[in-house]
Amino acid sequence: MGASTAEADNKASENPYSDAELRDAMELLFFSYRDFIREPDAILKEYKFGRAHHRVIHFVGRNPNITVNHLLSILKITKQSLSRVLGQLIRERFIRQVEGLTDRRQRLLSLTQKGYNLENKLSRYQRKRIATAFACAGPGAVNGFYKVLLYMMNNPKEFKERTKI
Amino acid sequence: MGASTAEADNKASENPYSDAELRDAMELLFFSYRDFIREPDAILKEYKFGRAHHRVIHFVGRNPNITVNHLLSILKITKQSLSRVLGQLIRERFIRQVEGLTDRRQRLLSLTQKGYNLENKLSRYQRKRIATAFACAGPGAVNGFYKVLLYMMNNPKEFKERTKI
DNA sequence: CATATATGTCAATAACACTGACATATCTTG
DNA sequence: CAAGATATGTCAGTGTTATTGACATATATG
Repeated sequence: MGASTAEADNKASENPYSDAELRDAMELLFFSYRDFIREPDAILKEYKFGRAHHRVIHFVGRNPNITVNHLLSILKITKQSLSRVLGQLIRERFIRQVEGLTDRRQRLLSLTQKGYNLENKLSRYQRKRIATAFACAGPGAVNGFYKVLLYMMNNPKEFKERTKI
Repeated sequence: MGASTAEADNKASENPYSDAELRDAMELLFFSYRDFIREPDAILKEYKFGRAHHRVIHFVGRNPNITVNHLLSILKITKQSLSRVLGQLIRERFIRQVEGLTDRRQRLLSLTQKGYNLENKLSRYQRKRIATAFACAGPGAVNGFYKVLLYMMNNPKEFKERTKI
């Protein structure tokens, strides 16, 4: 056996992609994601925030008046984890809460102007990075990028219909 | 201003992709990466390991006899951070160290059979996920996926030439 | 009214990362 | 060979993000 161990469950006759090729793709995801989050992480440090704050700011920014529950379902973390991060962002006035109109138990979350400014600052490098990659790779490649990553999601509708709260 | 704040530095005339589209891509990366790491994370928990252990096992598996320094440069973490994780993996015999042949200061890292088995188990779901996504998306899309993610890296050669230690 | 839901909070724990300092062995170079 | 650089390891302290479990409050719904 030896080297064959790692390739144990992929027979070339059944699958067009070898395990080595699939591991290539795994690495590419790791490398690109690692580089993708470097710049915002550095900015967040100045605010004594972390990546979790960025994620909250992003999704609240894109879904104004999002409920806490919906935010939890997107991030897939526990409410205790969210609580600390969200609490900080609210206390420091990056995010505001308003009582739900139809359901007064809800605390609808939105970015303040200060929050929008930070979101813009944080995502600037990432948008630039993606814009450059898209421009270099060309429209066909962008299409393939979307297609593959969508198929990689457990529930692609979560992306496609994510604005429908 | 108001809504325009978030779109402040992207004039459609200069760039074919709007900020909203670029933020879509950001989210897609987040969602696909989030789902991509779920299954191995669950397996790792049984071993009382974390994602960091997986990363080490993966890169040692793909680069037999890798040096500690090279591993650090791939992961871009501090040696103190690596130390804890690597120490556990060596103590529990998932990874073995051998003295460098030409440079006896080096501790060359390789997976043991036990390590290979765990790597295989951990990556099975991820390989399956990628294989399925590739098959559904088609070869052209796979090409685009590679192209865009490579352009997103700070140093694409790190991926292309990563086997050359 | 009873129950479910939305949110919040307290406490303990763990994984993962950091900085800074220092130690040892070995290689390289003047 | 002596001096400095390099490869690795380790100790101590700190911080962020996440977990589980338990419990509390307000509101909605049947």
